Amino acid sequence: MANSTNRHINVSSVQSVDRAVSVLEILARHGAAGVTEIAVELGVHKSTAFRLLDVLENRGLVEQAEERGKYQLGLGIVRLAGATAAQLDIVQEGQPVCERLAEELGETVNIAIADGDGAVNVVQTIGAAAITGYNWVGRRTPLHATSSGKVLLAFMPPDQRRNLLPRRLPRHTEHTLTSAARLREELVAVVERGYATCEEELEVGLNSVAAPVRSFNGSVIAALSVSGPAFRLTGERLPAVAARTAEAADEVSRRMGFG
Amino acid sequence: MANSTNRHINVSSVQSVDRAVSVLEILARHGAAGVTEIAVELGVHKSTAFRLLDVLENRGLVEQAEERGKYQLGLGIVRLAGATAAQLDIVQEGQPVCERLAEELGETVNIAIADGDGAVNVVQTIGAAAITGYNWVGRRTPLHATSSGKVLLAFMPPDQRRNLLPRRLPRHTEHTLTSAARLREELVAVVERGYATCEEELEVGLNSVAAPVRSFNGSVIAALSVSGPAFRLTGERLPAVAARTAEAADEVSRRMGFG
DNA sequence: TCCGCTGTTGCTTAATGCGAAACACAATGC
DNA sequence: GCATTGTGTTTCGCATTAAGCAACAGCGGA
Repeated sequence: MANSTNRHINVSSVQSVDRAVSVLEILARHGAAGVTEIAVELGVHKSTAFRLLDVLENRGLVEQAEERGKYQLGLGIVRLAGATAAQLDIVQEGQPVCERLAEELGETVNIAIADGDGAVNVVQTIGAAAITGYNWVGRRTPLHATSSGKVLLAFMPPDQRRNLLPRRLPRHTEHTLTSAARLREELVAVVERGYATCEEELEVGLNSVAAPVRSFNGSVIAALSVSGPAFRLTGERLPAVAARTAEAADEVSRRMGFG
Repeated sequence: MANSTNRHINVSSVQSVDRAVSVLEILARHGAAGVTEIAVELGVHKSTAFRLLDVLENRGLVEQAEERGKYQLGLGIVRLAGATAAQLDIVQEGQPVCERLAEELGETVNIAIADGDGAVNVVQTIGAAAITGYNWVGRRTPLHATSSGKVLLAFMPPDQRRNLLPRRLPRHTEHTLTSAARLREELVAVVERGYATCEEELEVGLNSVAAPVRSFNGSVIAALSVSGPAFRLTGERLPAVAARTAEAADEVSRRMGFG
């Protein structure tokens, strides 16, 4: 090793590459930086930093900014990320988390995404305690009468939400919120709390809780929900279950690159 | 050099890093790959490929897939891209292209993005021939009565578009398309041709052409438009101008990571 | 059980990538 | 005007480093 200071136990074998990645991270943090600046931060010689930047530039991961001698992250990174995002599927990332939660709670866990004026379940795992094994995957549910839907509505851009909510909302049970104004009030609370609940508003005897799943850019892309029979998933149990639901949703968000 | 075959003139100095980038690109192409597969494609020994993957994995740029022994691009890439995207501003990338086009055509060139039920101009350069130096930047324009707006509508997800188009559209001049049905027909043509036109539909005596700007993932994120007085930017000149407009828009798209 | 296939890990060697110093080019100060 | 100090860039010789080999370890299927 060149200099004495071997910071944190260096497990990685290929130092060159390791440093190159550091260069990328430095650029990500600083936005743009010069050779010398990077060399100092890496603790290596200018020439070393330069060579690294040179390779990264030739490969398009880094490019020179307007100002001569300033480097910044390049399009190559974006292109790579495009390929990553494709396989960074909510289904793939969410499935294992849902399974764990379903096992822990014994209830059914779903992940739903917004699709026009409805929500579509794209992941479902059925907990051990679930009586009926009804398959909700692919099923469209109304946004105003489900906990997932409320989450999606609550974190939606206002413009978009406005277009999705007619003044009177279709009734499904006698608990369904049918007034847009009334629903809007609840959505404010949903953002506040970080989760939504639904008590027999879609089907009699069916309760649920949902929390938002975020993408790497912070936008809410899905809702993770736990649902079960009202007699077991009682109103008073909901807050406690909501906490676990939110944790799971955060875990999926992390896997999607958020935070 | 290890083996005799030094493929293409290797300018890059740090081979390790160069190969590491190749690994990333291979993973981007294949989606997921094993050590051996990558080693073969790189033309190096298994152990070499493994060590490269090891570093990249430790730094989060690569992660192991479900199936043991399969590697894929990781969240680190997405995080880096997030930092890139921040500075990958449409304004920054679009400005120089617009300036060139404005100089070439002598007309005013704008880039607009969708914002709810309107379009907002975020870049503007005024051509030499432009009489009036009116500033449109930040100004909101109706989607149905501008060429930019038509482009944005035309390439928008159908659900979203439906919510933005009431049956009757506000009239601005006697050429304004006020029927949603009629507009929809035109939008089909816009997608077909790859550009939209607008002849005195917003203001009398003002014509324009617009083409879509795409982001790295292919989605249309903005519209680049050329506008000028009807007596100079005549209806018959529009197709020719449209071609140049589309080229410029493509150039911006490329800068945003598309293609 | 064996074989073939993975990915993983020491070890040895020389190729590689490193650091020092020299160079080129700009911008600043005197 | 020139010198000075700051960039980024290039060259070159030395020894660190990373490649290749080969043996090991898991796994799955024949």
